[in-house]
Amino acid sequence: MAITLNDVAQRAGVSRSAVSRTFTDGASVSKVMRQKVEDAAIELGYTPNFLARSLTTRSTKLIGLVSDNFHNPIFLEVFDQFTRGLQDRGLRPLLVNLSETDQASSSLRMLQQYSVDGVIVASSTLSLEVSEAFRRAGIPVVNSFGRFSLTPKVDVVGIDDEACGQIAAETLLARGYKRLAFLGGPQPATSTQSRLRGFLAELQRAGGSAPDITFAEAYSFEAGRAEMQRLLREATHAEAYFCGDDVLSIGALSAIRDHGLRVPEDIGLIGVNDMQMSGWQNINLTTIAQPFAEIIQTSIDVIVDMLQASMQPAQARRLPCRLVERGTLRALP
Amino acid sequence: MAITLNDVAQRAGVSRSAVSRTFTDGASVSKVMRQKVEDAAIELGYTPNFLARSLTTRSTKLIGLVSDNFHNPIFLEVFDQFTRGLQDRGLRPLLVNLSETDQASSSLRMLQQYSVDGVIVASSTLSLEVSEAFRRAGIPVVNSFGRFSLTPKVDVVGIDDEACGQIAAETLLARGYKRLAFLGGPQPATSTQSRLRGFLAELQRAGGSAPDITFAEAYSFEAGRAEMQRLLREATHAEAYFCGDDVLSIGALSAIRDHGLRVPEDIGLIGVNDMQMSGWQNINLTTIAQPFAEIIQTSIDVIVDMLQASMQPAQARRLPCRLVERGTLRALP
DNA sequence: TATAGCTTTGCAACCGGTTGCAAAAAGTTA
DNA sequence: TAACTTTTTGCAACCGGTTGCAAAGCTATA
Repeated sequence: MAITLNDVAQRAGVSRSAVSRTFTDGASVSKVMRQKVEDAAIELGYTPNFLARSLTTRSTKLIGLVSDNFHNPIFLEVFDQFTRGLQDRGLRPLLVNLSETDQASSSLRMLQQYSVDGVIVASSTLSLEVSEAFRRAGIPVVNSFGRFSLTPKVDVVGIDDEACGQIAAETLLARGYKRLAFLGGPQPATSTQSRLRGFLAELQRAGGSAPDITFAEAYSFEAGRAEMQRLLREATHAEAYFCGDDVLSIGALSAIRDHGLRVPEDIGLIGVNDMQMSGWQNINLTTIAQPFAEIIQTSIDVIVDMLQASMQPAQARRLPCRLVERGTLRALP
Repeated sequence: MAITLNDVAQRAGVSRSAVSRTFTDGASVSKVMRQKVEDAAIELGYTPNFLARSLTTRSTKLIGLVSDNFHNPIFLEVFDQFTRGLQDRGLRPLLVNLSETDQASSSLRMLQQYSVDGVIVASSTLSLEVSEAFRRAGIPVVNSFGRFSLTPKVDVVGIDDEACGQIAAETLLARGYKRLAFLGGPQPATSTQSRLRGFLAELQRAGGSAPDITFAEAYSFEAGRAEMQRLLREATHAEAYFCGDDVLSIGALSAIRDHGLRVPEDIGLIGVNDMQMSGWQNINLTTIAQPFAEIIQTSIDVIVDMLQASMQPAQARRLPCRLVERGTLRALP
């Protein structure tokens, strides 16, 4: 049975309040009192019960970390950074796996039952509705990797998907590629649509010709490979592809090589994300990096601010992407 | 402000106990009473506070999920399965990232403060001391992916590393490879040592010649690549390598190809883990699969059992590995 | 030394629940 | 209908803490 406040109070011969105050910073305790209590606490091996405390303080330091993205390897890095960032601020991530579709609403209830102080929804594919439900319930929430909006209903931190598409177009055009194509992620995903929009806008602005447009079934190796195989079976393929993300690109890359074509000599490829693997020498993918660290850091900052202040109007933040040059596009002329 | 038991009791015109009983299964409540309470609860949107409840029931359903492995892509699959498995049993994973070395002891305190019901230490590299500390503190703990021992101090669920080395040796010998080598993970890791032992034992038994033995710096692509590059610069390389794990193998693979050699024609390669990526067609690694799903399922079963029963003697469980044939070893003669 | 002002301390109520116990209500049996 | 069971209900104490309030203890000032 665990040691409680009472045990310590008794041992030290002081009141329960005194013990409580010793472990609450900012409370008024004299030197000698603190000494007595700390001695007794150490002697008994006492640690305050955070959950009992939360009952009156109304703060559990628990943050729901909700995601549905347990297959894209970049998310391991994402979890790594989130957990560290939260830990550094004394917050604790309660992990929720929303891969199975039905659990979206029950997860709200569950996180309410655990009185989480806030929720981070880390996903670019999860419906906005999920985040909104938390906000409606009065729980501070931020949607990391969510889509930008001028009139957001919840706080969002993500990249500028249109700018991302624009960078891709600029990059390909600058390297003299003429016949371009867009190989997007799942068509319904809003990120895909925004990237496409930015891509098309820049092509038009620069006077490039209209690209071929297709979509893979998912953000996965197999989907990228399958879609590229399909494309290669067609009469003529494009000169360069802007792919929805890195995993997709790597799938496409494998299809191209299997088909006996060379990258970047025969076909150019540019992805999005800059996951660790993209830098491996046997892949060496040219890609547009998402500022993961900044997105995560900002998300945590936003949540922490919300914990202190009362609810503010939602805000959407866009962080800039940047080109990472590797070996799947030919060099600048 | 959230709705409490009191609000519901008042609204329904019944006692607090009545409300509590309606939401506690196994408690005695009449049909009409239950109806009244449930109506009021729904009307007000009440959800019981799990943490307040835990104060008297002494069960939080919180499970500490402790790991230091946030870089090896297989661990995303591991987290996926753990979170789902725990969720399915009504348990909640409190994620702890132990990558930074200093936090090992403070994490025990923290998980105590949150009164977790149990802890899963998911790591093959974390010191046994970490798990033992939990057990000493009276917290049910299981070390997933830990090393087998005949006299374990904590419950362990993992693979049979020696058998794994044995399978590797059998597989290579059966395919007629003569000059074999062991390219292990970090030398101090106990898993590496056990696999090596099993590998050597089987070679000896079968009358094979002694292999070259080297170790990579880490279980990472770069480390595998660097070590293989070093080996290839030497006068003669081996005919086939048993690598510490798949990431390492993929690194080695890239070094071999860059060196102008072909796999499996010039050099054979076999890994351990069977991570998703190993099945990608551009990698297509022959490897020894760890039974992830079973290890995770068993770990959860073990923890769940421990929650019910009082503390039992620790037990170490070994689950069998199996060969997954792909394209980095030549075919059987 | 008396008085005012500040700090420290303990009491008791409270946070949102659960639960043993005894009284009340309902159901059985004769 | 009375006596006896069984079920349902509310009371009050408790889980492990926090905190407003007033009394007690100090220190400083006149």
